[in-house]
Parts: sequence; structure tokens; C-alpha cells
Amino acid sequence: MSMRRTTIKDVAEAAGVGVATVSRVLSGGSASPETRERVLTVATQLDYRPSALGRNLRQRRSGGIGLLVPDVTDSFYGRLADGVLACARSAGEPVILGATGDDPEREAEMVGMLLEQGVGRMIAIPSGSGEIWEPTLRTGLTTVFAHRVPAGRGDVPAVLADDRAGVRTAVDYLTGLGHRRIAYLGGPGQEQRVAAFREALGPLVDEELLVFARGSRDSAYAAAAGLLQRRPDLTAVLAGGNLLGEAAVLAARELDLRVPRDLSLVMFDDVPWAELCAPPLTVIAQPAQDIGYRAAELVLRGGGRRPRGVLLPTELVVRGSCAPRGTSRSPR
Amino acid sequence: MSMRRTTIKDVAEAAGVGVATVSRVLSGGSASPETRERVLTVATQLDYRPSALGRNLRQRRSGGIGLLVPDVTDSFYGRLADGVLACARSAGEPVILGATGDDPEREAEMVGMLLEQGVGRMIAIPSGSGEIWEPTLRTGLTTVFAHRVPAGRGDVPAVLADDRAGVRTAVDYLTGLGHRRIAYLGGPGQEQRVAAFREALGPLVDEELLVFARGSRDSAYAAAAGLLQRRPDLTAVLAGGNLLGEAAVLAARELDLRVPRDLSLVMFDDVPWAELCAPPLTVIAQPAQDIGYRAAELVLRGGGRRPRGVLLPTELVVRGSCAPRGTSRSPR
DNA sequence: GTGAAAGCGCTAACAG
DNA sequence: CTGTTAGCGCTTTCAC
Repeated sequence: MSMRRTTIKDVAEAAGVGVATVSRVLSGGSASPETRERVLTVATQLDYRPSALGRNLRQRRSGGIGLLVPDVTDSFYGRLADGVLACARSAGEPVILGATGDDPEREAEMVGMLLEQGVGRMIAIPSGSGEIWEPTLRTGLTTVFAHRVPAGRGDVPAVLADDRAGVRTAVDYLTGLGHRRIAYLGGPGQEQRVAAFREALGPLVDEELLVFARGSRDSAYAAAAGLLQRRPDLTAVLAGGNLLGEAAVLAARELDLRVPRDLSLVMFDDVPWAELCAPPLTVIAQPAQDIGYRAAELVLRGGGRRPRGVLLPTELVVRGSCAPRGTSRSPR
Repeated sequence: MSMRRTTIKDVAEAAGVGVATVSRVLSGGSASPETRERVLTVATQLDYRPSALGRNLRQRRSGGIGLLVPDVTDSFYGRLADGVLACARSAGEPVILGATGDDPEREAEMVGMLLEQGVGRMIAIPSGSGEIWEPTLRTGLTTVFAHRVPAGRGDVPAVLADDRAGVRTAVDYLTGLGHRRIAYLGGPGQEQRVAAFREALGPLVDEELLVFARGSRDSAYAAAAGLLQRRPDLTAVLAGGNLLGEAAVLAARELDLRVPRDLSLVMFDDVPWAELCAPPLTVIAQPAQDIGYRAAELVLRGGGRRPRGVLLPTELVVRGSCAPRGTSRSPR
């Protein structure tokens, strides 16, 4: 049957050297040019592939990168993951993927799994709050947060989009269009953005117009529909993610609200379908892929100083889902 | 500093038993109720987590599941991956994700990486053809294909959507609407579907109306635009995936073709935005998530017989992107 | 510059 | 039922 895999020992014997030498040569250590040559040749001939299993055990950690995202189904996280994969690939590191569903418990479970696997580095879009992460962060699991940081932990390495600027830009755009009653339709873990929203809107904020969904599509739709029904006086919505935006469009349509005539809509995250939508959606584009790539770079570089992370720019892409506030939406 | 991790030896000593006993207890082997109790208690107290590193090396394989998809950014593969993750999670197995970009070379590279990691099971959406997979399939890497099989290998374990029925249904629908010049806009590795398309269309097939893009959005758009420009006489398009569908909508719009008045469109794969599109897209829904879940089940069950795989149903979801063939589209 | 040897943490014989 | 022991494949002192 399947013949035993070629090990470092086989190579050593075939090359007439000790295993240590083979190891050294293969990991770029010192060796006489002549020996190196011979080892390399033999290794090639034998089609030797060093086993990560042995190395991992010896070094008590598996080189791989853990990646924890709320939902791989969400285009934003898909693109982010793609960025991580791209960087990991160029570093030859495997990526272990886990979906947390934005649930701190599942998140903890996945972290446990990574630890068990001996994974030494992790990129996470955190759902749990700061305290929950406290223990993990001192486990020796080098962590870089992406897209957001655990509530109440501003001092951790992270790669973020400039939400604050993004929100401000969107709000300015909307208020510039004459809107006053602007709602924020948010998802889990968007404290930062809400804060920015409050700040940008100043005295105009209406607490009742700040609504939050959990991670799912259903939840997003429910939140959107509830908001729109409850407050027929609002004229604009800022949706904090593509799922929320989708929900808003659907809910508006269901309630016979015309976008943008009756309701202006700005969505966080630019997705391909934003352009195909009727009307095309005005969005705040985020460099999802870059976020992932940069996070991977950071976590691979390891604890190399740099406690503070990276802030990536967002961009308002104006399409057709916003209009000047009109008198159109009759209060019932 | 960071204290040494708790090992099985620590537990053994603390419980006053041998390491083997601890190992047995933890993996459900035989042990006196009393001993078992004691070991479990101690293990809990010490917060012992068995290291996958040790186990993997010993068993010469890491339990994890490798998952190779063309593009994590594509909603279809995102959902498929989600299914795999769900199943893997319930089995407590880690999933190592790789993006192949539908490139046989990258695919081979990723397989190599998995092998190096000692991964014993893999789920793949293959891009390379049968011969390329030949060596891999006898490496002891238990493989289940998902969504499609390598060209020229019908005898491998796989979980597929019933493309044939899906295509037939769509074609029947379109021909029933009066369409005769129907194009197929395909992606990589869609031999099966094209065959079904030919079969369903019978004498109506026009080889010039079978066009293929590579995996990327750009490529899809180019193919779609090229097709539409080159053959203004076609009245319907079947797009073999959501990227292709998106491209078709965009290209049609660019050429001022109105869907469905000038052009009927059916897209493989139901995505949330299909409903938001103007007009809403008629699609052939595929159970992406299920495909992933079932594939994971299969690969976890291992070589447990069942060389042939699973065929999952598709469903035609009629929305608004198809109309009876009219006289509308003037031949320029 | 190179080899011998000692494990990393775990499981699977093999004895008791 | 349970303890002892021998490695899994690799890296890393430590002598030579």
C-alpha cells in the first residue's frame, strides 16, 4: 500500500550526512557549499517534503494563522478573508478559518480550538468585549484585530477602516442634502460608528433612530422594517453594512417607500450588487481586502513592536440612492 | 513569563496515574469509573487542553479538513464554505482554507501545503483536470469534491447540485417562452453544464453562443459584453454563476439592452441581490450551504464505502428577468 | 562544519 | 484495568 512518507532521516542517509545537517540546510543554516548542494539534490530526488507535524511539535506551535470572522457568507468578510489568504499564501502559512456568528461563546470556543491546534497567531473580527479577550490576549496567541476592536480595548493591534471619517462624510452628505431625521441601522459591535454618528449629527441625534440588529439577515430585515414603520418621519438611513443595506432596501420596498424619493439611503461597504440595485446605492466603500492583507502582514511580522495598528481610508461613492429632502414622504 | 502549558504528564502526576490512563480516559477508552472520575476532575482543575500537536505527530496526520475553493469572495463559495464550517465545527475539526483562483497550479500548490501540514481530508472544488488529480487521490489524502468533479473523473466521491436538471429546466423555460437563440455564458470547469445545455437545446445549439470566461469579474464582464455585441440576434442568456449573471446584467445595461424586453436572463445560483436587481433575476437556486455540509459529512465519515456521491436538487426561481421572445430587439 | 542525542506531547502496544 | 515504554519527524543544543 501507501509507502511510508519520506522523512528527514531518509534524506540524511541518502546524502550520507546527519539529520541535523539536513535540517540546517533546509532552513538556511550554515553548511559547506558542497554539503548543501548534495543535500538539496537528494532532497529533490526523493521528493522530500518536511512534515509540519514534526516541526510544529518541536517548536510547540503550528505556524498557521487563525482567522475568526462573524460570517463567511457576508461579502465583506469574504473579501477580508481573501486578503488574509493572499498574504498567508505568499508567506506559505496555512489559514484556519472559523465562523463566530458574532457570538462571544462560539468565538471563545473557536479560540479554544485554535489554542488546541497550537496556532500561534490569529486575526479576529471580535464580537466579545474587552474583558472576554483579556485572557486570550495573554495566552501567547499573537492577535491582530481587524475591522473592529473589542469594546473597551483601544490599545490592541488592529487594522481598521476609518469608520469615523466614513460616518462623518456620509452624515455631512445627507445633512447637506437637507436631511434632519437620519437613522443609523447598525449591526453587532458598531460602537465606534455609532459614537461617530452621534458626534457627526450633533444636536440632531434622535436616540430612537439608532437601531441595532444582530448578525443575521432576518434580524437585519426585522430591524429595518421596524424602524421604517415606527418612524415614518425619518428621511434618511445610514446602514452599517451590506446586510443592513440590503435589509433597508427590502423593507423600504415592502413599505412602498421609494428610494430615494421617499427615503435616502447610504450603505456602509461597497458591494458589486450596489450598482445593480434599483436605484444604485450610494455607499461608503471600505478596503476589505486590504484590511485582511494588512492584518495578516501585521500578525506575521509578529510582536514586532507597533502596538497600535493601521487605519485605512474609506470613500463615499455617490450613486443614486440619495436625494434632497423633499416634501414627498407624507406622514401617513 | 508565560508558564509552560499543562501537559498530559502534569495531569497524570496530579491524578496519581500513568499518562496512558489519562489518554484513555480523555479519548473514551476503558477505565474504572473511579479513575475516570479522578482524572476528569484533575484535568478540569488544571484546565488541561490536549495538544493537537502531539496527537497529530503521533498519528501522523492532523485531523483537520482542507477546503479548496476558487474564490472566497464569490457568494456561492462563501455559502459552501459556511456549510463546511458548520459541519466541521460540530465535529470539532479545524478547517484550513485555501483559494485556488481556479488555477491548477495554485491548486497543486495548496494541495502540497495541505500535505505538508499532514492534513488527511480535503474538500475541493477542483479546477485541474483528472490527470492532475490522479497523484493526489492516491496520496492518502481523503478527498471529496464539491460542486464539480475534475474533468474526466466521474468515479470520485463528490457532492454536486443537479446541474443537468437545472440547465434543462432553465432551457425548457426559455424555449417555452419562445426563445431560440439562447446563449450559455460559462465559467471554468463547467463541462457538465455545457453538455447538459447542448443536450437540452438539441438542434437549436449554436456553438458561437457558448462562451466562457475565466474566474474573475473582469473576465466575466468581457465575455458577456463580447457575446452581446457579437451576436445581437440572441434573445436569451443562461449565466453559469452569479459572477457571470452580474456581468451579463452590467453588459446588457451598457449596451442599452433592456432586460427582459430585449434580453431574457437566467442565472445559476440564487443570491440575495438577485431580488434587489432591476429587474429581479430569475435564477436556478443551488443549495450551496448543503453542498458544503454534505461534503464535510462525507469526508469526515472517511472512506466509508460510498464511492459515488450525493446529488442535490436545484430549483428554478422565476422572478422578472425573462419575457416571451418579442420582436423588440431590432437587429441593429 | 557536522553528527549524536535529547526531547516536544501524545497514543498505542505490551506487560503486568 | 493500568503503568511503562517506544517512538511519530523535526529542531536544537552540545561536543567533536
